[in-house]
Amino acid sequence: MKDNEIHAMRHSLAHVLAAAATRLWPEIKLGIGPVIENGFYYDIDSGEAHISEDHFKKIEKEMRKIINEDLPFEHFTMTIDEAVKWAKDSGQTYKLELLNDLKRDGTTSVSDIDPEQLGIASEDAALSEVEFYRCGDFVDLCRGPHVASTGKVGAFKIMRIAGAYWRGKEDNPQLQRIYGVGFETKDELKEHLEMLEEAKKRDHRKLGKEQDLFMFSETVGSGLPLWLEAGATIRRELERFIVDEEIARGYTHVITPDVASISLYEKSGHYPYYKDSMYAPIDIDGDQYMLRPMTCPHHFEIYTQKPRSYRELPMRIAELAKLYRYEQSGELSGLMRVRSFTLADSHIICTPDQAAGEVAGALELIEHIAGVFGLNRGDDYRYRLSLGDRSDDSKYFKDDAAWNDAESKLRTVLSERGDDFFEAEAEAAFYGPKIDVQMKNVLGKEETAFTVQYDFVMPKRFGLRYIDEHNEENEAVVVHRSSIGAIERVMAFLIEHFAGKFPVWLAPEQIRVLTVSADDKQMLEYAREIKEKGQKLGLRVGLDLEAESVGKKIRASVLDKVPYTVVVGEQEVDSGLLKPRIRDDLSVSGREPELKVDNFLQSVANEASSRTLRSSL
RNA sequence: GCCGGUGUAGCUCAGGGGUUAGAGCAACUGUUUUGUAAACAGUGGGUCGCGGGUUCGAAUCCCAUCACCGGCUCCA
Repeated sequence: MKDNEIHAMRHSLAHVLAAAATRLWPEIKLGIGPVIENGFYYDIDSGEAHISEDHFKKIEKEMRKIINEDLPFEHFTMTIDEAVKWAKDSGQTYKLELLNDLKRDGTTSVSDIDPEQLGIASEDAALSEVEFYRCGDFVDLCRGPHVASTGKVGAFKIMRIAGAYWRGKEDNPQLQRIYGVGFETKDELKEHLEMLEEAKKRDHRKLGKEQDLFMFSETVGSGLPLWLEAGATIRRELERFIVDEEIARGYTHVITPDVASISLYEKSGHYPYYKDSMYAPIDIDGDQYMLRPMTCPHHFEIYTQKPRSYRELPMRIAELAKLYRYEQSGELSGLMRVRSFTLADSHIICTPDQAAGEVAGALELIEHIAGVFGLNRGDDYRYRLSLGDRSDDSKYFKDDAAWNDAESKLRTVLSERGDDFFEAEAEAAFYGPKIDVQMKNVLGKEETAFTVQYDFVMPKRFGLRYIDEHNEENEAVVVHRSSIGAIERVMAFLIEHFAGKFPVWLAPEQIRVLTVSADDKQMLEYAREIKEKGQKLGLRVGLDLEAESVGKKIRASVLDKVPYTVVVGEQEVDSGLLKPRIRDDLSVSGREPELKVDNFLQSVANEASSRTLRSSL
């Protein structure tokens, strides 16, 4: 089936949902009901009806009734004035607002709404006519397209209900958004629901608990993760990896404090923009100090400590910086969104001519890192060119020429590298546009994982200048970038990406040695010896000496997702050979080779240091 | 912050205005000394998120609050 046919089915399902809800609760007012990935939603002001999950069965039943009636979707048009009258008469105040906007200002003022929802005859119509669809008694403002009749909408399920502000603005009333999924056949629907169940098993919050990676404590506070030994081990490996990689690429790694005087943020200009998402000031000796929400100003202070020559540029100041942001309570989510996190941050201070090359270099580093994790552009992540909104001075620094210049620079870098990307309005930082690496989590939800940002504001604010080859002073530009993003967030992605089965270099326990017997002294001693030898090679080796069956101990090791499990019994003690059991995802050959202890340990150590994703045994 | 939902043992979950709140796994103890995904038996473990109210009686009903989940808003 073609995409546009599926789209028409889902769009029609949204209308069936609205029609069903209107039959059940005639007094409700409708917002909009667009198609989304795998389904649709409809925003409804249910007034007294207070729709909740308990009503889903009732709604689905009514929708099925409408589908069985096989009502045709009939297209017709009205003049804009007739449409306004219709909205008034039927009490559809939200539709009325849209129509009034259309009538007054044309299409631009309603650009926050999907054009399909507006019933505009065409993109540049004179607005004399507005399109409608009728489906039985139910009439809705809509440009279509729809399927021929309600019998042709395919298989669906109502999934959830949530609040959503009218037209996405916090000051507007909140409507109830009813989400559904829709597919051509019941089998596809079933498959989709099963996929969601599978995805839940990889959820980083579930695996984090199962594998003792991290925890939260109500007493410590919301959004403040506590890293347990296993999780801390993984994160330490990640941090070593990224710091070493950056230093090799000419970054200057520094360490600066987690607090700073409030005057630093007043100087940077961050304070008015971000004070709502900063922790409240700490009063010390009459001065106010802030927990830092970003690293930029600290790094700029380092740059400006003395005059700089063009010979020193680009200066790539980098840090694993612990940051604190007072995110709204409802925005917190596992490790994806926390209030205390560590950003692999850097501020590249360079000449305007060097900026494009530095952006390209940062992207190259990002690509390299993604490659080490086995992440693919297209499947796992994509590039987003995030642009500013020139009309919104409260969120974006006013300097149209600088915005134009910066945006075209970033666009050029992406084009020259041949990278696919998409553009998004009003997603920039207040100081300039950025290239965001948008990573998909296990349920397909996207978050920014890494970012490269062009900054034309801070250099002025902080006086980031350099002496050029003609002995003249010039203003530098800044590229903010994060190579691996926030460690917490990238951990969340990696836990889900690997489904908890970390490659050898990251695995908290790389080898588990278990004994056949718990009493045989020689056997126990041999197992301990293997562990010590492994540790000398920098390996993380666990021991299971419990008085349990071999089968049970193997099972425990498999469930703990340990890459290599070796059994030690009389045979091994006598022969000096091991037959390591390789975790299923790592094994290339499917065989279980027999190796000398030292050879086995050395191979695993080599795998760890080369950060490979597969076993070489 | 807003809308909707959830909160019972370390974990997964059952129960539910009326004696002492259950199961499996985990933990612990004992027996077994085990050869590649679960030996057997027993023991301990819960202020039913926290606080208040209604009631003869609350884990169960009501209110408030905290945390988490799904969205919205936000995301330097």
